Amino acid sequence: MEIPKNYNPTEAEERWYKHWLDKKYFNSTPDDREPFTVVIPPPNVTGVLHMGHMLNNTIQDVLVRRARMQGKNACWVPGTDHASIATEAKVVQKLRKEGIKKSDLSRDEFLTHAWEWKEKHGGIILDQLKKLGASCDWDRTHFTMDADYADSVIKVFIDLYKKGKVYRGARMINWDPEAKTALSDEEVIHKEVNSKLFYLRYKIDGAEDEWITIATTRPETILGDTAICINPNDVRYLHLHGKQAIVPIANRKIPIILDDYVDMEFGTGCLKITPAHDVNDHELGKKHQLETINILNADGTLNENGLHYEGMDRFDVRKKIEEELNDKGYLVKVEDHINKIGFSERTDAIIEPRISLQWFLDMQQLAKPALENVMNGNIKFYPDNMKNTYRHWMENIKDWCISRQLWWGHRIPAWYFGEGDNDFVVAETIEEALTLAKEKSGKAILAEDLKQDEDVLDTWFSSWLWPISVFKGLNEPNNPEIKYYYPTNDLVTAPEIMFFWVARMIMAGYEYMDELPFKNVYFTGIVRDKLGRKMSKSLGNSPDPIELMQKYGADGVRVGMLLSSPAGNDLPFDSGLCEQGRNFTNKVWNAFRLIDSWEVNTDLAQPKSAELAVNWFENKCNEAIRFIEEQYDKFRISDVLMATYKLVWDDFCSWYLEIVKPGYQQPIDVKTKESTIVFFETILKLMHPFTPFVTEELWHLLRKRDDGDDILIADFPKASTFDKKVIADFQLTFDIISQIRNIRKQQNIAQKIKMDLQIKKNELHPSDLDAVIVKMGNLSSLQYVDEKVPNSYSFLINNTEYFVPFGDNVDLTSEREKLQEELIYTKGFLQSVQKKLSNERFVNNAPEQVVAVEKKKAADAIEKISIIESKLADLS
RNA sequence: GGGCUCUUAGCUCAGCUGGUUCAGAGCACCUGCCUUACAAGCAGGGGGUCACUGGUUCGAAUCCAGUAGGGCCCA
Repeated sequence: MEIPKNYNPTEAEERWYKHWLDKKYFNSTPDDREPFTVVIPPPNVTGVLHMGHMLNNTIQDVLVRRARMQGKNACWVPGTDHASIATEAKVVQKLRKEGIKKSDLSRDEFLTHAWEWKEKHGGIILDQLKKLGASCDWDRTHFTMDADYADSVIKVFIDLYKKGKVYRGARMINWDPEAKTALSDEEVIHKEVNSKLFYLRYKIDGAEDEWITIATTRPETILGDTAICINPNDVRYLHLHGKQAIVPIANRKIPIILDDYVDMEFGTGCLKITPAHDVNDHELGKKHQLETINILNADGTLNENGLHYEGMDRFDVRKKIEEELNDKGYLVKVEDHINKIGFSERTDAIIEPRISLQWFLDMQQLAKPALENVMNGNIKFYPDNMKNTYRHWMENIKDWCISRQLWWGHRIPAWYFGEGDNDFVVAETIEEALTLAKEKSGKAILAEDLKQDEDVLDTWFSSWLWPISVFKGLNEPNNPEIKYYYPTNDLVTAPEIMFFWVARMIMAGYEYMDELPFKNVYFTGIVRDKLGRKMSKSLGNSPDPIELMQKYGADGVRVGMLLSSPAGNDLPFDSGLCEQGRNFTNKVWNAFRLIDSWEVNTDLAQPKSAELAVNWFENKCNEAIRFIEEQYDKFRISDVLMATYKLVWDDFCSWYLEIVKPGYQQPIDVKTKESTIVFFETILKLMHPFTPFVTEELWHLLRKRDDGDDILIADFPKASTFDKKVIADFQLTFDIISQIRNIRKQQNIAQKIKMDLQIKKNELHPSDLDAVIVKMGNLSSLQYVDEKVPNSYSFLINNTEYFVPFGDNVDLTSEREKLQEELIYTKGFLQSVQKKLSNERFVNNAPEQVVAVEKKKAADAIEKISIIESKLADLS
């Protein structure tokens, strides 16, 4: 069979993925083996695969595939998240294009559209992950709104309500006037913007021409002012204590109150208080029992309290009211000002602080074990320093606003039976609610009198149960699956959702399972473009992952993603990395072509050089595997990859294969061929987690395999002991060979021309490896001499002198220059060592070993200098 | 403004408890090679006052303090 020069991934990838699925290799059921569980961070149903997913899922797949090969029962649970706000926004948008307004639809009608949309788009990312090679147990695919999953979300809500942790209350919340919903603090992005600071003067009540000037960035909110506040220590305003001011335009009298909250330096030192529209003002309002005047509607337009501005958008009002204030003489001046403003993560609308009745979750108790078990290392973070950020947040945790004014999501199981703030019950079904409502009200209430809360729960209130609910841990506690798979092993996710998701999963874990949800959390970096910008669809700076995989192969892209991506570090993406990945797969492909081309001749004895190389690679490989094991333990995935890469490319291809390679069209002996195949199998296994497709393809091309003998389930190599001496001696040998190549290069001696090598013996020269030097150096002879060899090029390794007698073309000048340079360097080196040794404090204070090493260095350098000097004398 | 974190070759990063196994790796770059496994390759090479300043020490990329500049989180 003709094997092409270049590996073509497209066909092989499709074929092997299908094979793996057919064999049900990704499927897991509980058994006697040790479980290895990973739950996927469920992507939004709105999304398409982006580079962040690629990175994140490649890492998970690497961990899962390795665990599977280690004989563990690997279970990677995939799924998607319903993403209330994002999805609802998409559906609304789509309907709008079709000329349908959400407000024209009933809740059920809208949800029908939403589900249709989800069915159509919701699985896109998961399908794309298959192209990447993700070895998820697809039969376990979950969705956060599956009936069973939703059930567990509602159960948890009710349970926390019964525990008194979920409560309903009026709070200042972040309001997204575009989506018309509350947002949690984490969904608000603060950005610095250029705005203006308006200086407005309020007339003092009862005085003829006395004014107080305040500074505000939001002049339109004066209509909601209910006080002016000054610092009691501010001597400038002592005369205003106890007086009242008159709000411009509204002409209301408001008190001037005192509170040292006010920053005397900012603006004029006078603060207007609008309790309905500012978080801090709200607190002050409560403290001083101020009236609260709400001037805004849910959509950001002004309500009847906005007087003649009623119905106008808040930003239009800002412009108009500036004019009016100016015309009427209230506007003192306007300054440019930079301040931070909150924007909705989803709609980018400017957040409006708003008082509203929402559902909250008391976080104080939940946070305790979640903080403790991360800080004490029961749950490990990679990189470890993420713990600091985590602690800071957990120690300052605030109650979680869990209601959203949306339809798409888990509807809050609260049922209202009256108009009062407390006229509600929380129950799983309407029947149950009815019973409870009758009890609570003491009245005969009918089912039709009950009205379920219109709002849904925050998306994260469902995804925080992910590691539990995908195994039905809440609906069927102690079922065999949850007992077997929980706690899960590794969670791979982005640092951005440490609080949204990771922290809350830990809380849910301890609250409901009394146990951590995962043992390790690996935080990936953010994939950025060359300019350092986060890759995003809106910027259009993200390559299409599918196209990348078509161009470089899934394996190539996987390698590219991981090449320079230590945990937590951002990844400045460059398609050059994928190219490097593809080159790597191609390198292995060609190594196979070479091995495959060797005809075996059973009469041939194994050459000495091959025997040595086999022994060396055996040791070298174990050394690498040991290192790889250590790096995996530390989750240093890119270091694992680099170690694998170098073992394959440098050690196996560049050295081992070149040593054992028979002459062109020459046969090879059985022993060497068989050893080489075994080595190649080991290498493929080490590579498999990174490059699953090409390794499976080569695994099968390499030998005829029985059905079911696939690399995916082969044993992952384990390190056995290795001899460091063998490895060191070979390194020396390679250095000698490099020097010989150097001479060829400098003297323009072709590789084909054989050369002689003479060695002035020194016990440091590993003479048992001479066969390797002869082969790799293409030597006609290798001899030992007692005296230095005149008329030869020479080099020095470990103070052993090596000589290559001159051929026809001799360049003494360059040879002399080379030696001069070496001499100068060595003398300088000796000087620095001697300086150290002549320092009494060093000799007296440094550990004996360190001093001994320095003495040895000095002695070696002296010897080296004399050798070089005598060589120079010979050349002149 | 508060907290955390970072600054090492052109780029991306390693360098644990201070001592040539400490100045490294991969890529990029330069110079030779179309040497029949691989030009998606082979062989060789150049390149860094380890951000700056001071301190501790016999000895600092490594420990301490400050300065400058990035990043993240929170207000």
